[in-house]
Amino acid sequence: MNVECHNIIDNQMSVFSVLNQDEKELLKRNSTCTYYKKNDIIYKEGDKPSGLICLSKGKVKIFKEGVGGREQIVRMAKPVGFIGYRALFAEQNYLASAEAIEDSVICTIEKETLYKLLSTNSDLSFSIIRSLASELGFSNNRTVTLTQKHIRGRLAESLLFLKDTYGIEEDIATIKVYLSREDIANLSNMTTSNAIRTLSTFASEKIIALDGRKIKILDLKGLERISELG
Amino acid sequence: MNVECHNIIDNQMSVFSVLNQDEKELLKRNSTCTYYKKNDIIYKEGDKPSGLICLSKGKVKIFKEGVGGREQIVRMAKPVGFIGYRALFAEQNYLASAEAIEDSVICTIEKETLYKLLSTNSDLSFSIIRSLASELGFSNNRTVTLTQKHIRGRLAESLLFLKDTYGIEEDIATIKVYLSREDIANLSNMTTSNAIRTLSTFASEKIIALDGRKIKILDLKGLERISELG
DNA sequence: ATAAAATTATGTTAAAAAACATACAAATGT
DNA sequence: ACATTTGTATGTTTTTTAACATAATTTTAT
Repeated sequence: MNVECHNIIDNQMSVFSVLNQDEKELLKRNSTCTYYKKNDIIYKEGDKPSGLICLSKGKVKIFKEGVGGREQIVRMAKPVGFIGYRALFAEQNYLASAEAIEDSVICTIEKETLYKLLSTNSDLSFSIIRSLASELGFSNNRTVTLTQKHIRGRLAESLLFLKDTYGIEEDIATIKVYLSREDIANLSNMTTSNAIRTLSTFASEKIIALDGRKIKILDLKGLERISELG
Repeated sequence: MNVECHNIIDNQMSVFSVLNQDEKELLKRNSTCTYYKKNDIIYKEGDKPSGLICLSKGKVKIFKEGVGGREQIVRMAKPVGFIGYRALFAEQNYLASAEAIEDSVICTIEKETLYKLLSTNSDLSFSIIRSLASELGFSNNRTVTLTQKHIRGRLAESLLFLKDTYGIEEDIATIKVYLSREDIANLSNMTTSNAIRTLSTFASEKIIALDGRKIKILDLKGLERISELG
């Protein structure tokens, strides 16, 4: 029995906080733990979900292959959170792929156990309804901003999104995730060249500071302004 | 008691098909019916949801105001379907607005009654989970196609989407919804000028035929090809 | 019935962003 | 230690699409 990922079930912020101790034990008995190295694929577009995947440690990007293989990141997962639950609950194959962007630990909860709990526990169902509804709102927002904002606005929004998702380091400025320029581009719907160029421009405007993959936000208000104006 | 919209609850395709007769009666007693004229606003971005809105008759567009007031249609609703349920279940204010594009009849189910049913009926919860998960998949797909496909690809996809959503007339070709060029543009993330121009191009290529707001699909395979290529 | 407004249509110009090219730096494998 | 690959950086060209302009047609209101 693998305790490495039981924090998923015990965590106060998790949707499983509505479960009682017996239910939590049942979940723990019917879940498995897997380790992934940075750049490992967790699942691919078209695969069939086998259970509910929870991210216990690490960071994961969820992305879709678009026109000409061009990648669009649709979500960034952090602990404690689910991965691939959309496909599972829609009873579809995955419509996106998941890749670890850091060494990660995931916990997979057996489908049957999950469904058993869902059928007896309306609070759990409601937690999942709330999660899906929130993410749908986020997705609709993204659709509009990625299509309507200009490059500077899109990049600024992505940086703010990364800061809100992963937080900042002790210096109260450096975004706590280290993405390649290509990933930043794929998150912001632009080419890698344009991501590099626009990051440089932001740096020359003293809005951010760059040190390799470290991005330090120097002027939060300025970044928010750029994001809002589009 | 308004029977005009009880088809929502009795319809076999509705998520309420999992309810028993008593539960259906409870819903009917706690729901109200409202009539809307074409172009009437049903709710606006920022409003607070008061209950679960179901479209019984008519057609409704769901749209967000983006950069500089530019409108993006995120969903097209048809009977029998829900409107604004995302915000209700996320316990948020509406993030989009709803407007009738035809004379419509809606049925609003009281929030308390709905929640009572949800707490006792896991099948209903599961139906809603499945609906939200499906729509989230659709939304993520849209994000990618609206950002990556070129104008022709986006317009072709929108026409196919409208055909799939509302079906076709008896002539087995005319899309069963009559939108302004502006609405088609707002659905496809382009300016009205470009929607008009590209529709004309499609017509000159004999892929579609135009007659006012009537759009007849002449070459479905061709349209699908344009949509897939982007 | 007629004016006003909204919608459709099409041509022209300007802006945005992709595509392309090249160079350099950093990481990785042998 | 060196070669190879991958990632970063920046300049130039081309494509796409928005913005603008104008006119014809249709719808709506009075």
